[in-house]
Amino acid sequence: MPNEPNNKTEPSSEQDGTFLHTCMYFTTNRLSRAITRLADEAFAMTGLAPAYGYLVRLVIANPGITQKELSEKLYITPSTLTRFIDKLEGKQLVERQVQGKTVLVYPTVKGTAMKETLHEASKKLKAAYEAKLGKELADALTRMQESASELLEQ
Amino acid sequence: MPNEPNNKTEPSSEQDGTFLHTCMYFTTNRLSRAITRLADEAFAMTGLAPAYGYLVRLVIANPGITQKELSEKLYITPSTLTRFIDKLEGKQLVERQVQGKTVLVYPTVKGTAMKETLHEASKKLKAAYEAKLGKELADALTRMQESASELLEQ
DNA sequence: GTATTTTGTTTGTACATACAAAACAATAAC
DNA sequence: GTTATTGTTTTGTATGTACAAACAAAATAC
Repeated sequence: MPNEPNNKTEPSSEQDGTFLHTCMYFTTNRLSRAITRLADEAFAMTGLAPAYGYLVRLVIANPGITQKELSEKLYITPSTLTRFIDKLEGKQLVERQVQGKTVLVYPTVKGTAMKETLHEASKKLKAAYEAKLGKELADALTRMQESASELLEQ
Repeated sequence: MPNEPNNKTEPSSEQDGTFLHTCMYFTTNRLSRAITRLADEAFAMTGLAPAYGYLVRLVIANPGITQKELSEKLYITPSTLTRFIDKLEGKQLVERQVQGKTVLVYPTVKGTAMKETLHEASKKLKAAYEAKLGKELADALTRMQESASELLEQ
C-alpha cells in the first residue's frame, strides 16, 4: 500500500499542518489578518479603521447614497452597515436623512474635510503592501481575489 | 488640465467605488467573507466552525502539542487560541495538561473520533470552492496568498 | 542563590461581522 | 380603504479576533 506513510521520521501533512497551506479558507483568512494589520497602521493617521475610511470616501463621492447601495458596494450586510453609520454619525462625519423607508447618508462638513487625508492613507496602504510584495504580485493577487469573490458570491 | 474629470455623465472611480476593487485590503476581506460562508456550510455537518475543525485536526495529529505551537501553525494570537481551547475543552473534544508554564493539548476519545468527519468536511470545502472557481484558479490563488502572507508577516 | 528578564498563558475589553427576527414604510390587491 | 406583501433598516444576540495587561514559570545574570 504505497499510500501509507511508513517513514516515522518525516512528518505527515497532518502533523506539520501542511494541509492548512493548501486550503484557500485558511490562506485567505491568514492573509486577511496580515493585511488588516498593515491597513490599521496606514489609517492610524485618520483616526478611523480602514473600513470606515472607505465608507466615508464613498459617502463623500455620493452624497445622499442609500444604506442599501453602500452595503452592496462594500459587500457587507445591512446590519453591519447600520452599526458603521451609527459610529460615523457619533463622530459627526456623516448624517442620516430618513426618506420613507430608505435612509440617505450625507457627509458632514467635518466628514468632507477628511477627503484628502483618507486618500493619502489609502495611498500609504498601497505603498506599504507593494513595498513588501512588489507591484506585480500585489496586482495579480488583487485581480484574482476580485474574480474569485465574484464567482463565490454566486 | 487633463486630470480633471469634466464629463459628468460617466462616474468617477470615487463614485462607483472602483478604487475599492484595486485595493488588496478590500478584496482580501471581501473574499474572506465569501469563503467563510462556504466553509461554514461545509463544516456544518461537524458541529464545529471551520477554524475549530482545523485546530482539532492538528491536535489529533500531534497529541501533547503546546498552545504556542498551535498558535504559530494557525497564525492566530495566543489569546485567541486560549479561547478556542476553552471552547473545545467545554465540548470535551480536547483537554489541557499544564506542564510548568506551558500547556499541552491532547485530544479526547470523543475528539479523536471526529478525525474522519473533519477530513471529509475539509474535502467537501475544497470541492465546493473548486467547483465555483476551477482547480487552476483555486490553486494559483491559494499559493499566491501563501507567498503574500509570508512576505507581509515579516 | 536571589534578582531580573524572558516566555507562555489567561483575562479584560473592544470591535467587526453575521444571522434571524422585529420594526417600519411603501406599495399592491382586493 | 383595509389588508397583504415587499423592501429597508434596526435590534438582539453570538462569534472570531486582537491588544494590552496581568500572571506564572523558567532562564539568565550577577
